[in-house]
Amino acid sequence: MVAKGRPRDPGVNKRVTEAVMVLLAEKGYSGLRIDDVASVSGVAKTTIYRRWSSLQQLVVDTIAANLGGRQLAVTDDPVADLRQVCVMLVESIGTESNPVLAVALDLHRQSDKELRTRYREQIIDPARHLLVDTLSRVKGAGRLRSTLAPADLADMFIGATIYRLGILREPMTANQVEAIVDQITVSGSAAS
Amino acid sequence: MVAKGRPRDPGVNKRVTEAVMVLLAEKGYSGLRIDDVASVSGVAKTTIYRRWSSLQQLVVDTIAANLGGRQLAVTDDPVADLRQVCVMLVESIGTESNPVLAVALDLHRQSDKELRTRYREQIIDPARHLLVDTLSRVKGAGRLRSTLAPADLADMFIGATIYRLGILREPMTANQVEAIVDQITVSGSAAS
Amino acid sequence: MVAKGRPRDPGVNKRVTEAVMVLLAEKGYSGLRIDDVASVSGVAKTTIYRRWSSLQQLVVDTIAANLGGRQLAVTDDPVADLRQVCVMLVESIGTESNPVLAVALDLHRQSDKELRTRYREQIIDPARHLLVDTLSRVKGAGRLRSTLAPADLADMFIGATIYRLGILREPMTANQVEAIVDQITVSGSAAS
Amino acid sequence: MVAKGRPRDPGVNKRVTEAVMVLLAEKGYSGLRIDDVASVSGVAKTTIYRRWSSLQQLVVDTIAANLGGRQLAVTDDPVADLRQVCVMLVESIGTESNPVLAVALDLHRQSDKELRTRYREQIIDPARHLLVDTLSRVKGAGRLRSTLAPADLADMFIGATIYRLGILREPMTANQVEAIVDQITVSGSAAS
DNA sequence: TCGTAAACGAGACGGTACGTCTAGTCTTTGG
DNA sequence: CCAAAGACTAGACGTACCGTCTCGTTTACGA
Repeated sequence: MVAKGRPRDPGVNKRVTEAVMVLLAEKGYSGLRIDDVASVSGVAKTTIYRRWSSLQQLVVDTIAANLGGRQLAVTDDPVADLRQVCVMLVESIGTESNPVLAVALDLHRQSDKELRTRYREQIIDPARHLLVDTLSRVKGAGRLRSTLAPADLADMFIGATIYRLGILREPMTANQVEAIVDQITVSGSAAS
Repeated sequence: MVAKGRPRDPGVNKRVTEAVMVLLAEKGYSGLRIDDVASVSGVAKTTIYRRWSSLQQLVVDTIAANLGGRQLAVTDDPVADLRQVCVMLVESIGTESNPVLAVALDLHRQSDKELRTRYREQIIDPARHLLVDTLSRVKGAGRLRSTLAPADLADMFIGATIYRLGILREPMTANQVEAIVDQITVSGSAAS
Repeated sequence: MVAKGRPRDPGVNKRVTEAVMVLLAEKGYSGLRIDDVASVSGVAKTTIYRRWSSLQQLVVDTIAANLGGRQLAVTDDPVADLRQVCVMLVESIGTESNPVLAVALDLHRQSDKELRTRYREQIIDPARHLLVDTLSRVKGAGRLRSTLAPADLADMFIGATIYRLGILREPMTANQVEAIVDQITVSGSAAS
Repeated sequence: MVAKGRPRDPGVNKRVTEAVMVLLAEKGYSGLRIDDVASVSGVAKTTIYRRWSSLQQLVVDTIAANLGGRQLAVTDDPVADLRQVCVMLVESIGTESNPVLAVALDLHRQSDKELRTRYREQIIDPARHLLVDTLSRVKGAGRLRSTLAPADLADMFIGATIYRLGILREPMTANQVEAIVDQITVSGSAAS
């Protein structure tokens, strides 16, 4: 089947998501208004709603599109990798203007299950799986001290970070990350 | 100094907070409407706004007032106490109709710093301190395996719970709680 | 220039003004509520406020739109015409349910100058000019006894009517109107 | 029977009415707020409402109390007296900050008949009767040209003034007053 | 080249809730 | 019983923002 009618302007998505990023940085997630998105992007509200079913969908997509290369180089030392992954996670959550956390927390209100699923699949799971995988590799190398499942460990780390930054509004220091990683893993390459 | 003018009707606070509790149970936090609170409580909206500067303030106060006896009996066995505290925390966060989490997550949007402070002092900190204290007692008894600070451990546990229940929307099973406690503590009374 | 965007629903003005007329007849001007207008007309309050900046603006427009054919047939006898105009004016002011007077008096409170101008141009002046013109024709026919300017005479007549009906709340009888007209004009056709 | 309890503070009435006058001058009738009256006068709202049943009652009383010596010296020349009375009436209505007219117009909205009666008896009628009496004296002196009843003439004059100043918002010039008096009366002392 | 079909821009519209304002009443303490 | 102070009721107001709708206009493709 051939596409009929005027094709979608490929520039629209770009202009809109860029406007969203700008506005998120400027006014934060709770200050984001669909009319502002429309006027800043120069794209009509109708057009926006043709592509995204709600403001939240738009934000989720925008964030997902701007996450980009979370993949890290895998080295020989899984513990070092773990350290790196943890630092990166804290950073990606911690930026004040970073809307990832705000959106995550806000979505809780939402009854729209599909939207939550989408958010989880596109934004949460990639990061979570990265951590779980890394932990598994640590375990595979016999350097995981904890007997807890990698998934549980991952949730504890991510959860602690979210709690600290999002709810307590206190920083997650490099020292703390270090201590946690040390706690979880066996230092050196001492396996037995 | 003597109080002048008509004293505030002490029944108002009670009627209003009760109405809030009822409505939260019925329709949840996102379905809470100030006009409903007014009509259900029989208190004029003006009066409500005289005492609480916003709907959120009201909810925070209501929840704080209804938390009540979170204190648990302290036994000889700090590890057993810890277990109990953890279970209770998971329950208090996990109840579907429980608005504590919803409010916590929603407050993130709010720029009102005073409100967040209030929420933290009245609702978050009591629970958090309870866990920190219990962990400290475990440590004092020489039964803490982890070398992490009790506060960090507490944040990890609470954070994991919030993350699981609030964001991943997956249950925090009794087994998982058990495993975490086991991981953190030295089993038995193998202290000396 | 081409009209852009969704055109204003022409039915809205009609539905709203009709609702206003109904409500004015039912509850009078002081009982008119914007929410009632919205619900009776089936037009959203927001939409009403998009077209009229206040309830009063709406009422002024509504009345102006419903004044309709105040023009009377012009006969050969200007004195007879004058008599007819005077009777009509008294009636149009005097009807109990007629909001013209109520609005006129209420507008006095209003500091909104533009609104008063509008009221005057759309509602007051047409009636006033009709009377002034008729008096001028009487004068032109040499049948005006009074040496006062037609405009002053008109103001005296209209003012007396408003004062009687609106402030004294006493009727303006046909006899009184008759007497006034007789006083002002030269009876018979004793012109030449 | 002896008066029981605390006697009414005689200063209250004075302080309140003075505050009303000040506020009327400052913000006009439509800007008059009962709470402002209370705070400016230093008299509690409760006390005000014990003495006046409504804000409007208070204003009516205040105005009545501040009208003062409208009585004019009666001379030998009734036409000169009439002239003087007319000028005075125009002035008393015309002052921009003068609330007499504003109140009169506002009372129209009010369904409270007793209040309207009071306003009429205390404020309107004195002025009206003064004009009617003066016109009667002119008539008694055989110098009334018009055959209209003095009451009707009075209403026309007062009505015209109100209409001009209150609704048309145009001045009533000395020339116009002069012309009207000339029209009504026989100049000189030519009686026959 | 012309018709068709969908995308797009612009703005009107419906609806829901919010927080505010203000008149008049009620409830205390104190004189 | 009066006065002061201020809490309280009741009802309306105008605003904000979302997501939908209704046009006129534009852009591609196919007949």
